[in-house]
Amino acid sequence: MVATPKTAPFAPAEGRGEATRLALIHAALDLFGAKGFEAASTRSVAAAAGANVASIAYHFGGKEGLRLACADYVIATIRGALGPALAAAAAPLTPTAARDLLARVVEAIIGFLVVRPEAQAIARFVVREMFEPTEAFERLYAEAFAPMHLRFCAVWAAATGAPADAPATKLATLAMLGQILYFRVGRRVAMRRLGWSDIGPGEGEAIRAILLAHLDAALTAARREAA
Amino acid sequence: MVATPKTAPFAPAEGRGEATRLALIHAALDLFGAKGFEAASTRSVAAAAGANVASIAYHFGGKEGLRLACADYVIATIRGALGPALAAAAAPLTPTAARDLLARVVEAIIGFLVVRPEAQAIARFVVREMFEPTEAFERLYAEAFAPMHLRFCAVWAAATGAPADAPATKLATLAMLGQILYFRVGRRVAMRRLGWSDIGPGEGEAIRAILLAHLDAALTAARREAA
DNA sequence: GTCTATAAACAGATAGAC
DNA sequence: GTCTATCTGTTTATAGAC
Repeated sequence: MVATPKTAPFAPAEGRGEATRLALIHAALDLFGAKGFEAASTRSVAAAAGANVASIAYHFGGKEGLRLACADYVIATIRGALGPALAAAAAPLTPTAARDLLARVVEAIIGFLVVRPEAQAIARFVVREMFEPTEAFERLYAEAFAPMHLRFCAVWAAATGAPADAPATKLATLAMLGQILYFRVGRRVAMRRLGWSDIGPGEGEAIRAILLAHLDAALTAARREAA
Repeated sequence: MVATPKTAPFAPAEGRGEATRLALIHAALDLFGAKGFEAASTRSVAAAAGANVASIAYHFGGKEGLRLACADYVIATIRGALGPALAAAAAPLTPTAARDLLARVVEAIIGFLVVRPEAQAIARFVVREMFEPTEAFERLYAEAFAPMHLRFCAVWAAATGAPADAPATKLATLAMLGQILYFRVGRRVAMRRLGWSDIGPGEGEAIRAILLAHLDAALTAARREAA
């Protein structure tokens, strides 16, 4: 008979170890984002995950390995949230269909990044990695930001008639993304100025309405420019 | 005869002490922004400023005092850079004059925040304070962000005919600011996607052109909405 | 796989010489 | 006003019991 006496009795094949691993990543994403990578101690991460300090060295080789695991988790999450909406970008599009698709992509980004509370930890982690670039940022750029923005530009080009790799196209799309991102990164200022205590579905709808109007206005301007 | 034997012979009345104080603030703004407040050691700040570790306790009472001094410095810098352009917002404006003034304010923000290299340290410090809000953020909001945005909204209202304190006005102006801020906060991604190695006057001009076009497009949309 | 105990380095604050 | 030296607590990493 083959038994597994060294693992807990109720743990499935990849059960307890994997659960600890995930709990550590979630806790790390939250604490690295909130306090900064170096300021968040491995002890506080382990405590928040309900695990032991030594488990970080065991699962990730050390604190730096945990940071990379967080980056991979972020990449997978972003792809999961935005991949479906951007998948349609591969096929050729009519200007009208491209415009509709852009609106759906913007809505998907707002729905994920601005409204969902879990996105806070991700956004803070990403911004911090941008300020102090490490290998984690390289992965984020190569596997998430660059391919996503490339496809966003392709759809923008189909909607406006401008070339997808023209500087003006890249700048316009980045500016559009900046409008959305602000409501996550600068959320504290925005909420105070608006008298909001939280950004729920209702507030998300108000943001969505403004940003879709701005998208439409920017597209019209870009279309006129490209003609 | 009154001599000052305890100070260096070449130091003017408020000379050396004040110079050390300023050097510490500059170094702290840079290091707090780059590595995070808690990750940047007082030793590294003192070394970067060419001063001694103990000088931080002497001038600011401790590390936390240095953080507040940084916040005050940032407030003064922002007011110095944007105050002149926003001063004209106090007087009543025709729609056309308001539109011109908004363009000038946007240009002033780009000129300061996006193009000037010193703005990097300020932006990183501010974003970090937003993530982990402390007394420093309270000061930044109350003395810089809130009054500046209030005036920006007033000009926006004059340009579009919408009420200055309407949620739509606040959201539209915040989104517009987000577009600009992205080219500082997300600069690393933007530069790579554009193949830029730096954002100098030429690149600043390209950003300016896109953002002014988006401002114009958003204003037209808001004007139509308010009518 | 999880835990305790410990090692070696480093943090911020401060006392006191100059 | 600046500096050296030191105190006290905390950090990450790791060795080894279970």
